[in-house]
Amino acid sequence: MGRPKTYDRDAVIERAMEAFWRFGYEGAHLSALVEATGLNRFSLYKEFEGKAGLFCAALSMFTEALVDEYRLFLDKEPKGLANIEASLRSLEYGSDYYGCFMINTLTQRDTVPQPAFAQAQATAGEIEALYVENIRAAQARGEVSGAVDPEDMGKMLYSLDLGLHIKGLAGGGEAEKDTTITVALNGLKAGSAVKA
Amino acid sequence: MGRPKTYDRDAVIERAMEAFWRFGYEGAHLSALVEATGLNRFSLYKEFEGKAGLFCAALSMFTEALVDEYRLFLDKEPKGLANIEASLRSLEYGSDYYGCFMINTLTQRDTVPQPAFAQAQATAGEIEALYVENIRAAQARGEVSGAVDPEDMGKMLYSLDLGLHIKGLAGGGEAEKDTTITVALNGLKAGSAVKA
DNA sequence: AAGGTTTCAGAACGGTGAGTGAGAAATCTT
DNA sequence: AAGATTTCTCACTCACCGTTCTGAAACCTT
Repeated sequence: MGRPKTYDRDAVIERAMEAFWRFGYEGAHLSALVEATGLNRFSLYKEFEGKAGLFCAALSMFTEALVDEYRLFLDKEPKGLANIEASLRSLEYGSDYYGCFMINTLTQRDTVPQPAFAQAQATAGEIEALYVENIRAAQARGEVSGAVDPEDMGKMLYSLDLGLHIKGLAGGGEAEKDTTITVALNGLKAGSAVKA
Repeated sequence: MGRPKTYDRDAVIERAMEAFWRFGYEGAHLSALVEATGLNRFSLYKEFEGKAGLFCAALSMFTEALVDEYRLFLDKEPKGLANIEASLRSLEYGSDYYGCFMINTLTQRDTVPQPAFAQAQATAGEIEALYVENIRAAQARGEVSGAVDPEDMGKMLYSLDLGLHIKGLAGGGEAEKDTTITVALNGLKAGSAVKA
């Protein structure tokens, strides 16, 4: 079987993810990746076929974890506005001092490997769909006005979610996030009240 | 006076801005900047003191234009919800196929020159303040519920604004933006109706 | 027209980028 | 224990990074 690997693939990807997350694709130099992962260049190429491959692996790990986290809240039965509120409130902006890795990837359209960009887009679509599902359920249960296309309302809320991540970078604190969410959801609930 | 410059400073900055916008700070290589601006390396260093200085100049030009554009809508009298709606609807996501330069800068916290990052933060704060002002006026005129802190509501709407820019990257089209804005503003108006 | 000054064009600089190669080290098989 | 196989270490390639330098060119002053 030959000499055994001295590294744990997932741990390597996780460290690489941190570096790419923080410095971006071009900004994360190979020397930094080697140091961060503890992986030698040879094995890095054998395992990931270079920097681009490592980035894709890192993004995949991130997006899978991200979707899982969203599903934790948004797949919960019964679906409805409470799920969305819980999901929004669970966001910890302190943990993305360097932004959200998915969003960062989207903003690096032409420097990041193309498959990675496509995956970031796909992930955003996936999460958005979870929002829409819950709005649809919320409408069915009369939590929000039925006058609005659930697709549109879900997209609006996901836009807000994305915006909150940027606001974190722009200097907004944790408290700000809470009031923002409250204001947004109160609007929706009020809209429903009017309708009813 | 010596040999006259063959370049227009503002035009150079604008071309550089496009390159930085699209490729990011690390991704915009000096050779690309030289080619894009048409400026020779010597003059580039004389005029901007290197890549970092050029980036800062580019971001300054961008943020000034950005704030001006927001002011065009949000400083209009009488202030109120209509200003915000007009401002939001004016956003052209087609024009930021590579995102918003300010937002992109925020997501490059550790690769971009520090003064540039600080300026991006400051600009976001400035625009947010414009939102808040208009919400305050809207409340005074009874357009939205007075029960909510205008600060909070303004911040919420600006978060939405930021989020729309990311959604543009994630694949959302122009039509999507319109419905998103409609949904969000209807929520606010409905909230006010309930209160009244 | 000559001298001074500034920009221009492009080569040169040290450093480092991503990617590769060659031999030593560590395990498995037999 | 010896051979086969795989990873590890680390020096190496080559191209290009941001930056600087050099001399020619273009303007002003006098």
